[in-house]
Amino acid sequence: MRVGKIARIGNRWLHKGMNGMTDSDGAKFKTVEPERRGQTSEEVVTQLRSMIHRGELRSGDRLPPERDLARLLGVSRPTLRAGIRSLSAVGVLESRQGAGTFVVKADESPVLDSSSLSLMASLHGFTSKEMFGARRALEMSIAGLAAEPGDQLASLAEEMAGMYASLDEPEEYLLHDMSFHQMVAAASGNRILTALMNMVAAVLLDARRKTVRRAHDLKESAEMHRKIYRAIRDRNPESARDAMRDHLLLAQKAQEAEVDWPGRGADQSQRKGAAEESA
Amino acid sequence: MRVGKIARIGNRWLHKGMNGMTDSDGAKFKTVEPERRGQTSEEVVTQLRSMIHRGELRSGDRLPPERDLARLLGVSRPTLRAGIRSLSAVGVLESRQGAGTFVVKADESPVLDSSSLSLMASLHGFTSKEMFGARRALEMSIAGLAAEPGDQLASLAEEMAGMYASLDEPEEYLLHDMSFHQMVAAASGNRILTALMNMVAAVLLDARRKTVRRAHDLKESAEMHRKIYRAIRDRNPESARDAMRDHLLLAQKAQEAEVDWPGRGADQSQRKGAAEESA
DNA sequence: TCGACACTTCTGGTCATACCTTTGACGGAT
DNA sequence: ATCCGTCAAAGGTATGACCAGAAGTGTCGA
Repeated sequence: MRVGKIARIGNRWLHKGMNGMTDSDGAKFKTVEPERRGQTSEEVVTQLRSMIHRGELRSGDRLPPERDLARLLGVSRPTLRAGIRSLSAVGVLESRQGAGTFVVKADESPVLDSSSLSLMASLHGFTSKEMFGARRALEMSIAGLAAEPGDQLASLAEEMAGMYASLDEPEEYLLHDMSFHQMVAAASGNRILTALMNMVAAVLLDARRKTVRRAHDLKESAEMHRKIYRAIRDRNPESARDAMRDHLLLAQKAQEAEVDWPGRGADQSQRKGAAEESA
Repeated sequence: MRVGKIARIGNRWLHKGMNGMTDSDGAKFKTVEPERRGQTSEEVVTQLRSMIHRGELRSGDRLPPERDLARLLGVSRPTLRAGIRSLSAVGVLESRQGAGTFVVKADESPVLDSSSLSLMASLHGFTSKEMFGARRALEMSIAGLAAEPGDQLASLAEEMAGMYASLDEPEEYLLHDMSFHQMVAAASGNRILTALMNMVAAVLLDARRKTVRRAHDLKESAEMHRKIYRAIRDRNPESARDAMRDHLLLAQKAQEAEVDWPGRGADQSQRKGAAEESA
């Protein structure tokens, strides 16, 4: 029936319209008192953060326009923008020019910004061993959880098929590879571990791209993934952990052999153009 | 006076001479290209991030004054400040009024901001089970690593003593408790896992405070810590993991019994004092 | 009547400028 | 030699204006 469709669309609009707060419910936003303990912009951050924790700001909500919100909070627009900027940097808010500022939507898997981890790696001189070690610890736990009774295996099997189908296309293989690990993480049922894994994996991703490009052992890699899949399918946590460990140890070995790690020389993050030195 | 885009771009180079900056500084910072389609402030972030990855900005370094740096990068001061703000929010830079802006120093254990995780918890409705599950996974791995041959046990033993000495002072016991886990993490030799653990633990800390306050089983808790310590001392990873798991499962049980989790009602992080009941 | 296009208006992004507050070092007074 | 006041430097905040992208609105033509 078209009732359903109309209702859904209407809901979206209603949602947007109602939560896009007009001046009428400005009572929600309390002006920051000139307590002046810390910096005013930090007080703005605290305000917004509290509103999120209290549930007054929900996923997908739109904040009032900056000019209005600044007036409501009793601060200037630059100060408000400083606060918004802070929360945007950690992935909680998102500003779009012309559209507004929104609380990041939550329907997708939560994402923790990995750039800070990447920067920490450079600043503290994190070793490849530590980075892979962290990933191994996370993914072994995840694999173990995924093997416990519960969820869907269909998407896992699907990615498996995709991997075998792209054994001669490293770039595409890598996509299925990543998806596979994402699916395992999703099957673990723990979104926090998933987010942390993504954080670490993102830092390692770029180097991995180079490794997989001239990889000759994709077959072997696919076999190991299948071993993981089977262990999960058979609900054998211990076996899943072992398989994941073996897989990641091999991946680490392959990567360390090819990449001149702890490379301070290259920007390891945010290299979007995957085809840079391939041509 | 309003002359449009071309004149504005020209302004960047034609304006005034670079007086006051040393040559070394001038060579380091390159102006951002105006042809970038992304946001200018993001370009600033990218610039600074690359300089850190390349090692041109090191831990503890001080950035040039905002007014000078803005000129060097060819952007306005507010735009530069937006970029600095982003990197400050993720814990990479730190600005002190009157002193300057510094790259965060690295001698101490790296810290990943936990406020984003805390906010994600509220936004996505993370359950207590997931949060504790993540911590358990992290700390079990850490305990296993710490039990492998290697490091110092002195500080661990020290914290053990402190715990037993403060069995009747919950607040102080908690401090030793936290220190103990930090020491175990340090002994694991993996600073990334340590940072991730701290992230999760920080979110759980506040609720834990309330739990430990009226705790009657501190003795039991201390015993479990000793079990962990012994396993690490005896270089028995499997035993260390088990002991850590048991300890955290008990802690979870105690905490879930007392705290009305997944409470959207309370601000779980950073409650320094003033924000809430200002009435 | 209906759809494509242009216009108006919001909204965030950037810029310039001015002033305040804090910091820290320099220099004079004790 | 020590202490303390002064002052320049540096970040923090405020104001106001304009730029650029997005969304909604209205008009015109098929």
